[in-house]
Amino acid sequence: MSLTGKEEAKKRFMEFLAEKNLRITSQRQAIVDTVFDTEEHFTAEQLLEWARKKDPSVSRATVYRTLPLFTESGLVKVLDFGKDSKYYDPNYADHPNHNHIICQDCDRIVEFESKQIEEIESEITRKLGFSVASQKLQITGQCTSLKNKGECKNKSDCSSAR
Amino acid sequence: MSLTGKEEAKKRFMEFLAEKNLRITSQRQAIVDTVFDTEEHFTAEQLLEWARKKDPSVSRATVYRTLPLFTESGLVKVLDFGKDSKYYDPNYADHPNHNHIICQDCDRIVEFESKQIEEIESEITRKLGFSVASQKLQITGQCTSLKNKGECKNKSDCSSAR
DNA sequence: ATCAATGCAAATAATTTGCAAAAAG
DNA sequence: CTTTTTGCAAATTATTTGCATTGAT
Repeated sequence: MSLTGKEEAKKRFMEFLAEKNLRITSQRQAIVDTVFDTEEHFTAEQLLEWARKKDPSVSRATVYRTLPLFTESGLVKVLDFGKDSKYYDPNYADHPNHNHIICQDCDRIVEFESKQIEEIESEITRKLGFSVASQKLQITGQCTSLKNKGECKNKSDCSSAR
Repeated sequence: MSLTGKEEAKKRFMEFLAEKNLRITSQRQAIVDTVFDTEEHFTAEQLLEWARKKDPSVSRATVYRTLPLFTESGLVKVLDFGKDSKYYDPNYADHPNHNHIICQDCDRIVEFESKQIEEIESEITRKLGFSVASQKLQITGQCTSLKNKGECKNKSDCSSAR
């Protein structure tokens, strides 16, 4: 019996907490469950709202104190789409090197992977005297529908595909 | 007689202002000169400080109101290194698709370009139904000196190479 | 003259923090 | 018991904005 990606992520994060001798409080559990039960990108505020549905005692401070743990574990990464607040992406357990394309107009986000890019990256990085710890590639583009019709048919469609 | 990259950038930005019917005030001129006289990455606060050396009447508000013009022109891009404030990179006139490697430990930043990555990017992007408007690739890594000696010899060396 | 652009200082909003109380181990 | 973690509310800090004035065209 193998775990799904999300169960695996949850397990790995719990191990991460254990290694650092951090306690499993009910609030942390609710936050962890929330983070890995979704595949959506979220803001701190959204995470607070969602986690409170599982455990109303979760506070904003705890959410903000927990987020750095996720990023430190490498299971969640921060994305900067130039919006006011940061976005968090919980899909890195399954796809540790995935990238993003963002539509300039409708903000639709598509995730993709490329072994080829990964290889070139590590070659260049090595030549420059570094080794890769992590990478983040973000392409801003236009939907072809926008190019053709001048308007983006996906307006307000924020689904994330792979 | 051809312009240097920085002179070219300045010229292009002035044209950008003209196209938008924006006025060339002395403050804007000081800010533009400051931005394109450096190759360093800078924060809004640094830009304010530097621009004030050329024209002490430059205010923080004007700096913040001018920065979006630079990014809109495509001649400057915002970088997110996970620090408190945003960093701005004025080197895009010469190298419109350059990328960054950041050392995890000493924060040294190296810029690099790769035609090969650019090509793969546009191919993937096209297959996904988009066209590339811009891209941002950021690799976090470790200096080999860090890997070997456990310490980064470049500590506090923030030079930017290409 | 006209209207955009400015400086100032106040407002905003995301994130962080001090502290006393609560809960994990 | 001891130490970590919590919620609360106040603090912080980068960035934005309203407004009366200045300056470019």
